Amino acid sequence: MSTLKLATFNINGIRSRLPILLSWLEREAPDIVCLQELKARDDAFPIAEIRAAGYGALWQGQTSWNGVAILARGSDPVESRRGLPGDPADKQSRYLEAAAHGVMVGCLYLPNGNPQPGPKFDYKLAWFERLIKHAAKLYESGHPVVLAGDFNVVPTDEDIYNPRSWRKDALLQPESRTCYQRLLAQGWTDALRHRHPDERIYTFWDYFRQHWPRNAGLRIDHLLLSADLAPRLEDANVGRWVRDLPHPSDHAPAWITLAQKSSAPKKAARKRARGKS
DNA sequence: ATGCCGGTTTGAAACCGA
Repeated sequence: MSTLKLATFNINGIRSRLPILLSWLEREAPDIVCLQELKARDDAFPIAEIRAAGYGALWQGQTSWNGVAILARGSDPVESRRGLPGDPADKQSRYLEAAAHGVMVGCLYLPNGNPQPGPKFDYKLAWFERLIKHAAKLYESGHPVVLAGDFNVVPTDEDIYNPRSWRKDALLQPESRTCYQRLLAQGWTDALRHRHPDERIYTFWDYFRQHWPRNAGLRIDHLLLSADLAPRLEDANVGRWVRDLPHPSDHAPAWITLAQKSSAPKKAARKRARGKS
């Protein structure tokens, strides 16, 4: 394995989206997958089908809404955290963390926050504060970490087809964007934006108003890399073909590839080879 | 440009997402 492929996908219902999930896994074969919006209880997670596709999995389900999962190709992810710290009363399934293929992965589904203002927006900002606090610890740990998921934040006006009709939306509020920038200021690299600094990249297209055929999208699914991983970033993009399948999610998977960490013996061998020539 | 679509729920209308 020369590269490690990581992806995040808001599937909008894992049961009704199972055929699409399996097609995508078969064609793209990502090594690590973060899923959001399972919309299924723990006992309804299709673990048999996912195992049959060659993946181990961890999941945190919930009736009707939310729900996150981490999949690892050919291995079982090792759980390190279930739920964000900071609010024991918060029962929503929005954060799962695990180690797989030598990387620590935080899979998150940040609250949408609409309507705004209101209690839902307050919850979004409070959740974001908890994430910022926890992310700081992860970043400072020095481990190779990826924070991946549906952040429900359009970082800048370059990340939306046209901000005009979304100005009052929770995804574009200055408070939401400031939180995202504060997170990045810890040192994280926004992989898709880093790889494509001047391109319009979207990960979500509304089901109606012909948003997909018009490519009227939003970039709200992000993969953030720790200092250890950022130099290993090789490529990043969006699996737009998945949005074109019958009965798609309103999101498409966003993915990155990372160079495998070169081992010390190999490096020493190359040095020896250079010395001899 | 207002959930207009789509998923889910103790089984139809209502709530939710972005």
